[in-house]
Amino acid sequence: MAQSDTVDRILDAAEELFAERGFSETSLRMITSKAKVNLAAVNYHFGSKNALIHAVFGRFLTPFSATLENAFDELEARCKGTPPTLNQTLWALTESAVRMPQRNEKGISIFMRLLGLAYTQSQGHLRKFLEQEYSQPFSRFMRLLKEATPQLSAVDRYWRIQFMLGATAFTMSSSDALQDILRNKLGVETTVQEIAARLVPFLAAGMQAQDALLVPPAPDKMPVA
Amino acid sequence: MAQSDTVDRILDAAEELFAERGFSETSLRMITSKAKVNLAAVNYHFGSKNALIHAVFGRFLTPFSATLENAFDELEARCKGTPPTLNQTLWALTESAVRMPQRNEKGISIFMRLLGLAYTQSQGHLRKFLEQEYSQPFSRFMRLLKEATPQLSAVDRYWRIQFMLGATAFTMSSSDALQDILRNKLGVETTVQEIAARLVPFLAAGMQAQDALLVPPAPDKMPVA
DNA sequence: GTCTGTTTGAAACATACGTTTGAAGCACAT
DNA sequence: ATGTGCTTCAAACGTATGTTTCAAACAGAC
Repeated sequence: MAQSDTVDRILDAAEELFAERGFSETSLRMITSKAKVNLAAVNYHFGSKNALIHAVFGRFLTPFSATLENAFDELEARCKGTPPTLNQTLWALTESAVRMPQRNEKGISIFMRLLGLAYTQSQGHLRKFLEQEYSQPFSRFMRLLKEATPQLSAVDRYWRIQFMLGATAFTMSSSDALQDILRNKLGVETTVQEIAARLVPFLAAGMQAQDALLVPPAPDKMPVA
Repeated sequence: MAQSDTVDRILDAAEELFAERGFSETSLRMITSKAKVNLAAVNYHFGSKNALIHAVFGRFLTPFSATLENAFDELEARCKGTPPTLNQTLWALTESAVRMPQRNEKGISIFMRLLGLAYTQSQGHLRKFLEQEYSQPFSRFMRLLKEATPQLSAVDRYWRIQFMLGATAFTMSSSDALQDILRNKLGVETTVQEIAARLVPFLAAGMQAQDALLVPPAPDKMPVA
């Protein structure tokens, strides 16, 4: 055939294995044997393991960032001048993520975990790649957040964005395991959409919490309320 | 001498390198050369690399869990019957962490990052070790959380605890990188104490947010506020 | 069919890893 | 001083990694 499916098989296998085990802990041999292709195929088609990692992210992130830009366009058009609220902005983001065409039922969960790993594992090349490649939708989201929380100082906002990112990446990345626990302990079924529906109010409330104290209280005098 | 300092030199070096680079990405040769000891010393004193990892955690976590139990004891004594509030519980935790005797100025920051990595990197042996060794203070913290948020359904509380854990683990696990960014972009210096002081109100507010909708709104009708 | 450019295949490459070995070094009690 | 128990050391072991090589297989154009 004119263009084999080797490339996609590698990407599928790599995406899943990276999400399960992390980047350093996943070898090219695991990937190629799961994908049922020759070991050399990775270096032939992608050039290196790092380039493969970039390709895995690119395959999801490029269409996603287009979807996200559209969602932001529509949101800003609907608001005509007045900046969108925090809830609207967060919903635009999560809706875009959830509505992405998914390769399989675990699609979004896998990718959230990959994003979390990208920030967590000290893969300098990945951070650099993501920041260079997708700086535009990222900055736009940041701008919307800033306009939606004008009461926050830049430093407060910076940290709270990290908190939001952490809560989201961590939860989504382990949502399979968490859903299992929940099903066994409380007998409840949960979808990714429902998790998002619980997450957004949590994030919005945290984001809009009263200003933090700049310094923790004296150790011998913890606040009583 | 009766007992050399080789063991501590290894632990110091390992702790720092693990925090900087992760577990898989740190080799025994990096550790022993930073500690200026022979390569074989790790396997001689600890048995294996995994056992070394456990020892690094044990050196901090064992005294910490004692400190934490005391803090909880004192808190419950001070509250005489009525359950401690959410803020009190969270503060007891962070205060215990911050007040731990630190080997160097980066002590607590390094350790927070290690804890984050423990959850993030899929190191099965580490998770198992931590859960077995420190289940008591963990369950106690969970019980306090439950008593401090009686208004939440079990399912809501479950998810929001995951959100808190995620925000904390993620932020702390990348706190070095985040502090760097902040220093370069806004010229601000930050201590772990300050991060904790910002994190606690965020978590408390999120935890006590109004009940989430059980189902997200129809995709074509995002909420306007 | 024959040529041409691309893709696959099995094997090897060099390097790095965690671990093991066995001799040497050392402090200390006898 | 001599033996003893622990510790250090240089060197090697076996295995796994990312990458390279080069011949074979393949598809499409002429």
